[in-house]
Parts: sequence; structure tokens; C-alpha cells
Amino acid sequence: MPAEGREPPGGYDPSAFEPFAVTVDLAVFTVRENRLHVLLVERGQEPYAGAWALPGGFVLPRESAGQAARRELAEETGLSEETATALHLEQLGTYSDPDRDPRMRVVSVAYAALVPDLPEPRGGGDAARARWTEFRSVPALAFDHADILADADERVGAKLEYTTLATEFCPPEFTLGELAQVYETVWGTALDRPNFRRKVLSTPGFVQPAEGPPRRTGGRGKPAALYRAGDATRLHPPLLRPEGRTR
Amino acid sequence: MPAEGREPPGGYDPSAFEPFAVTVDLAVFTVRENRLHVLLVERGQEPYAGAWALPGGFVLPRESAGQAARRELAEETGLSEETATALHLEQLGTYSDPDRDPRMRVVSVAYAALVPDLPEPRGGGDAARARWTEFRSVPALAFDHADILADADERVGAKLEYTTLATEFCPPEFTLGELAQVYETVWGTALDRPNFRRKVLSTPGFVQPAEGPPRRTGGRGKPAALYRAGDATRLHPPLLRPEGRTR
DNA sequence: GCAAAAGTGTTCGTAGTACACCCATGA
DNA sequence: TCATGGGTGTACTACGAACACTTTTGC
Repeated sequence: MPAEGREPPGGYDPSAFEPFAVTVDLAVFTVRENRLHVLLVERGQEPYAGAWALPGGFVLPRESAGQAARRELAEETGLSEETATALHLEQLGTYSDPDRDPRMRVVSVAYAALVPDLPEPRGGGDAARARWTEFRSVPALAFDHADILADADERVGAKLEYTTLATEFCPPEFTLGELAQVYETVWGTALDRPNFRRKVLSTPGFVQPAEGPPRRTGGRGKPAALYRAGDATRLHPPLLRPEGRTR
Repeated sequence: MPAEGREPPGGYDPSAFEPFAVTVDLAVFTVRENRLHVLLVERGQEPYAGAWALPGGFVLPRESAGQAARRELAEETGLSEETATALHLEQLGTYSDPDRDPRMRVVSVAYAALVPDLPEPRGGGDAARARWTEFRSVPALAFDHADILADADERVGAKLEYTTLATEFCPPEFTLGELAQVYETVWGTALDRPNFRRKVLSTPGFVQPAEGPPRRTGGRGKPAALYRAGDATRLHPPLLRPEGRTR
């Protein structure tokens, strides 16, 4: 409840609350070379100087947490503001352990984002380096970022089951094989391609054929039909990962 | 990212951030007389003095948001700390619009809770009144609490589908009819009792028979067997509401 | 006996799974 | 012509929806 709602029975002076810093942290996922990657930055200052961490930053006085997350995403990935605005950002939750930052009280709102394969992040103007890291090889992270990342992975995996979010990992035009590859990469399981194909095509609005009937080859093999994302955002019924596995 | 993570390229002084107040808001649901109810409090101060709002309060300097939510829940419902600790609290999300509180910058972490039918909340020591209100008759609420409540309702409905959370609404021993009633009340749909029964009993760990084979009557009709909540917390496969309806 | 709620049995349709098989291309 | 990935066909199975029917109580 906002300030000066009812006070706890013990009495509490609304003007005496300790100030909190509010930040956002981002778990930005992409699929590169059929492996799940996440964007990490190297910290330049103490604490945890030299350690890897999730990108993020302060929420500015006149923006919401979601706006801050979008701004940080554009800055870290080099995407234009417009492109970043179109991407799906998922609020994961808020991490508020009093000791999560050793210096002061910091409450952080975590977001997960799925982006298509992008070039290596530009270094940015400041000291911190940023790079894509394979998910399975993520090193120890600063603060409670390992927890956040684990939650993000679980959430993204679950989201693929009942939304069309997987298309966010794909370029504007993609083959069904590429789409299946996204699921397999995020879930870490193999899928039956024929059944996957039927499932996707029988779900109205999941994908639509790319208008001109061009085809494309992934090297060898029969050229595949191209599709683009459809209007639907939810999947009824869901596309469940085999045996409820979670990697 | 916590304080002094990398700064935005434009430059940002970590010591100059505006202080935020951090609060928790609670959407506490219960089932009374087969109808969904939510706990509301009447505001005693401006802004929105006299208006109804969700219970909640400040996060104290040495507690996490989750701890604050549990504390508030115990205070508002009159439950003992131990009982409140055992209840399931679900973090819904964080509401951070810069203008959501007209006086200052307040970021609020919202939680949903499901409790069995409780006596009318004690007035508490302060001026604010609290009462159970039927969900469908909730008046206009202060701040963005109507948004929070709508999100909470949706989340609770979805949670029932793939968790055993419905047992939280029930007394320690309950009949399958009562459990079905919870689903029907929250979802606003009718269920086929025979199928519901089979579904619940065939899900390992959802419920277990109450040891002594006592039976109970809900007035007329055949006495029903009593069950208590089982160990399981997840439902595989889920118990989907008919036709994906969402009320 | 009748209404009401608990509980059992059975049928039917649909959706997922598994897998055989054909097609189009590069090397 | 072989390997590779795209794409089609089909049988099997499991599970949910629907609903008939029996049981046990209060009135």
C-alpha cells in the first residue's frame, strides 16, 4: 500500500521510512548456434569488481520499472529504442533480501527478455564489458543474480509452453525447423518434428506463411517453407515439453 | 542491478538517485458461502480517505518484501504468525508507475494469498476498518489497486489449474464436494463432479483420506468421505478450467 | 417416497505419440 | 547415390467430456 496507508499496530512514522534504491536486472536470452545464451556484463566497481553479473541499472525518478528495463535492454544490446520497444519483456519478480547488496538497501525488479541472435554487444562507452555467454557455462555471478537467472530460465521454459513467445527468438521469417530448434534449445529436449509441425500449423495464429512463396535452405536438405509470427499470443492447448522435464 | 552497477552511457551519479518508498499490497482471497471474497480496508487518510483499498504497508528496513507481506497478512487477518507463515503467499508483481501515488515515489510489491474462511477481521487498533467483500461487488479502489486485484484474480485462477493450491481454501479436513466448490467459485464455472472426483483421486499426493473413516454431512444427501491435503504441490497433468474460460 | 448429494460405470471423441515413408536438395 | 532435413500418412493410446445409474442420507 502506498505511503500513509494504515500503519501497523505497533505504530510507524511514515516520514521515517528508510529510503530504498530500486533497480532493474535483466536476463536477456538468445539462441546462437543452437545453444541458449544469456547476456552478461563484467562489473567495474566494488563489490564484486571483475565478476560477471546481469545487466541492469537504476530506475530513474520519472520512469516505471518496465520503462527502465526497456531502456537498459536497448543500451546493452545496441538495439534501437523502437526495436527494443517491440520485444517481449517479462517481469519475473522482485528480489528484496535486505542483505542482497552489502552496501545499502537495494530492491531489484527482474525481467526476462528473448531476443533473436544479435551481434556481439558493443562495449558501450563505459568500462564494463558485455558478452553473450552460453547458459550452461555461466560462471558464478555477483549478488543474487544466479537465483534470478535460474528463475528466468524456468520462467522462459514454461512460457514457451503456452504462449507463442518462441517466435521472438527467430528472425522475421523463419522455417518450422528453426522454430522447433528454439524449443529444443531452451528445453534441452528433442522433439518429434512431424508432430511439432502439425501442432504449430493447427494452432490458429501461431504462424502464417510468408506471402511470396520463397524457400530457403539451411545448407543441405529440402528447402523449407518460410513463415512469420502470427497474431496469436496464447496457445490453446499448450505445447507441453515431454514428460514435464525441466532440463 | 544493485547500486553502482555500470552506469548508463549518459552518465548517472549513483549517489544522486531519488529515494523510493517500497511497500507491499495484499490481495487476500477466501471462499465464504460459496462466493469469492477479498479482504479490503478503509483508508483513514488522504489521499483517497474513506475509499477502500487493499491491505498492505511499508517494507521495514530489515525485512524482505515477502516477510513484510506475511507480517501484514497476520496483522490484518488476526491469524497467528505461525499460521500465517504456513500459508501460501504468491508474489504477483511489482507496480511502479511514477504517478501511482500522488505524493511521492512509491513502488509496491503485490502478493496474493488464499486463506480458509476466517471470522470477520478484528478492527485492529487503528482507525482503518477491514472487511471481507464479495469479489463481484468490489467498489472502486484507491491507487492502482483495481489493477492489482484483477491481476491477482487471474493469477489465482491460473494457479488452481496446475497446483494443489485449492486445498488452502479448505479447512484441514474437507470433502471432495467442498474442494470442487472452491474451483467452481474461483473460476465461476460449473464442473462435472464425477470427473472432478476421478481427476483428484488419480493425482498422486493431491489429497489423502482422513485416517479415521469418519464421514460428514453437508445437510442433506449422502455423507461424504473426508480428505486432507496431500504432499504434492504441482498437478501433472493440470486441471484445466473448461474452455480456457477466465470468468 | 422424494430430493439431494456422493460415488461408480461406460461411451465417445479428440489430441498427443510413435514411427514408417516420401520429397527435394547439396555434395 | 547418399546423406540430410522437410514434409505426409497413419495407427495406437490416453485422457477428458458427457451422461446414465446406484447409494445413502434428511425430510
